[in-house]
Amino acid sequence: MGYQLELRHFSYFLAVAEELHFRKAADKLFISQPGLSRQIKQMEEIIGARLFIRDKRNVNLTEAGHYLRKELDYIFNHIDFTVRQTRLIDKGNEGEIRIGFLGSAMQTVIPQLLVKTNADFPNIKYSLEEMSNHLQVEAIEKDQLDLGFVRLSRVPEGLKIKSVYTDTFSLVLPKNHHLNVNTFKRINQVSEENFILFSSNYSSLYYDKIMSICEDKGFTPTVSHKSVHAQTIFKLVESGLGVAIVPTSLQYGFDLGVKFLEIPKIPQKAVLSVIWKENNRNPALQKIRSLVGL
Amino acid sequence: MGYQLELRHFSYFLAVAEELHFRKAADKLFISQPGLSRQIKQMEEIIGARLFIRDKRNVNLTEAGHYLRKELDYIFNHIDFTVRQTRLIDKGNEGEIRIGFLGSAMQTVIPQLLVKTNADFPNIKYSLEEMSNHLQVEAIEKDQLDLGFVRLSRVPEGLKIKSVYTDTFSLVLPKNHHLNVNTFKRINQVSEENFILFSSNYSSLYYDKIMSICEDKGFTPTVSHKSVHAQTIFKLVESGLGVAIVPTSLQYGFDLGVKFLEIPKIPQKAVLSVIWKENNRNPALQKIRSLVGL
DNA sequence: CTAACTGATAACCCATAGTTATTAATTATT
DNA sequence: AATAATTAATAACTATGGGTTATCAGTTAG
Repeated sequence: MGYQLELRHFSYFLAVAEELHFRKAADKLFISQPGLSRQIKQMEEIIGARLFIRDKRNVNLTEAGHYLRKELDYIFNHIDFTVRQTRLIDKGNEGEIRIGFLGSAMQTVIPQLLVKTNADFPNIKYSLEEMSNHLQVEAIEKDQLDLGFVRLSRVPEGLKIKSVYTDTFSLVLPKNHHLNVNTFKRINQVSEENFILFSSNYSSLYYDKIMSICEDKGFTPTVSHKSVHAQTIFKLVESGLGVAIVPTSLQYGFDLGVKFLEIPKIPQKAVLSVIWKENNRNPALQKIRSLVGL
Repeated sequence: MGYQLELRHFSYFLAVAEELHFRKAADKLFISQPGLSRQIKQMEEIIGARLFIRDKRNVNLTEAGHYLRKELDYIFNHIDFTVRQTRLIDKGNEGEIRIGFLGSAMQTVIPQLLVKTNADFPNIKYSLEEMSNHLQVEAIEKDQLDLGFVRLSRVPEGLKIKSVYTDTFSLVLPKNHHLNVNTFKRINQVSEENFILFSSNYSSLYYDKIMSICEDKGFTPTVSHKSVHAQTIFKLVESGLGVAIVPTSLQYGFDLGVKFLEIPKIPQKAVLSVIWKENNRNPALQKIRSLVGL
């Protein structure tokens, strides 16, 4: 009474189920026959089901025993695999890297990163989630994320940052707007338009840069709408509700009725950086560090 | 050296993984802290992987530990179920099917399913539990559930989904409300009312659909109350605190002072789907698969 | 009707899970 | 700065129960 099932019971059971012979099974397990008999009996009591029919000379599985045998085969395999996998993860050969990113990173660096690391470590899995700068920093600090792709100039103590991609800014206009590649020379040609921008709490560095681009040219933009989704911004521009300024690489990957005009002769660049925790303990991350240059 | 992993190790590991505190975990297991420490250490040696990071004051799971925990949760559930199932088979029953469902499924498909399968397999037992979409998905992944009745458009890798019932939406009003079957023509007749809806974390697909119904007709509803229970929602409507939009079939099975008015001329439908695990090993489920059309 | 099998019982033994007592180290409190 | 209160790990001891040997009670050959 009050006993617990253990894996020992299961392997003894499988040995008997295989041999259908207590002494032979005991030999195979390198234990004595009475010990085996007692463990099987105990197992039947714990489960509350007869597993073998002993008709005085032969041993056979009951219906319940047949079912149990099939399941235990599966369970043992699953446990074996899990243990091996656990060891592999510990050694850093396999595992998962959790990545957060701003939408614009999806057009450029993330696919490159995945292709590159996948060649050398095909068994490393990735989980990808689009989130704001701020949430990424928080998630990395809480160890919910391994890498973040952000637009920030500084990060809190304990985190590291490294720029990975430098982009220009482009003006986004409705297809039918009068300005085009040839006539667009300076940003203050649109100083009277309404502006649609990414929310400042999605990426304040981006927001500040847009402001400085305009202020350098002597005007303060009227911001009529803000959004956290590039697609939304493009839709609003397409609908004629205003113009937008976004990193140039966002022009790929969307199929919308807007046109991109790179803004000439401005010093501001959209810098995308990767951030991570200094003492990150994810073994999978350690493996790809050198490849990514962290 | 030469030790074997036992289920004991696994349950001790799960307790520590849960508490992240050796003494508290030991208390929960009704054993002493040193005994627990030693078993965990032994377990780490057998597996050949560090499972916890002990930095002198805090205990945390390693990456490998996280993985192992998730798998052991599944393995324990599977063993528990297998043992219960073995006992049932021994007693001459065919087995048990565990079903999770959203409240609204109880009005339509679940009773039908039970009647249908009970005719052919009178010895199959059912356990039924009302739970949210999200919890059902989790429970199926962990092998705590065989079938789930949900309102979802997608399910994670490894699960299957099939729609089983398509319902219209109805407006729920207090009995004394001025609108009736004849005067109610368009949903924006109630655009100024407060809305009482199912919580979005109970069923986000439902929530989004209600929103789109309203937005299609040009208004954003003011949501004054949210609940996970249909009965609560009806009570609040009856009390004059607002109106609700729910799947039409919910009007059966409750006896409350509200009236249902089917919303005319909208494309949105309330789709109820059944979900299950691709490689579910419950033999009772295999028996009824053809009957249910999985 | 022995002889050779089978698995189940009984009584003993000893490996090891679990115990108590203590240590080493860190953090909180005064 | 000193003390108290934490934490997990070590060390040495205890005792549960898994494994042992010896034996029994049936069953089937020869």
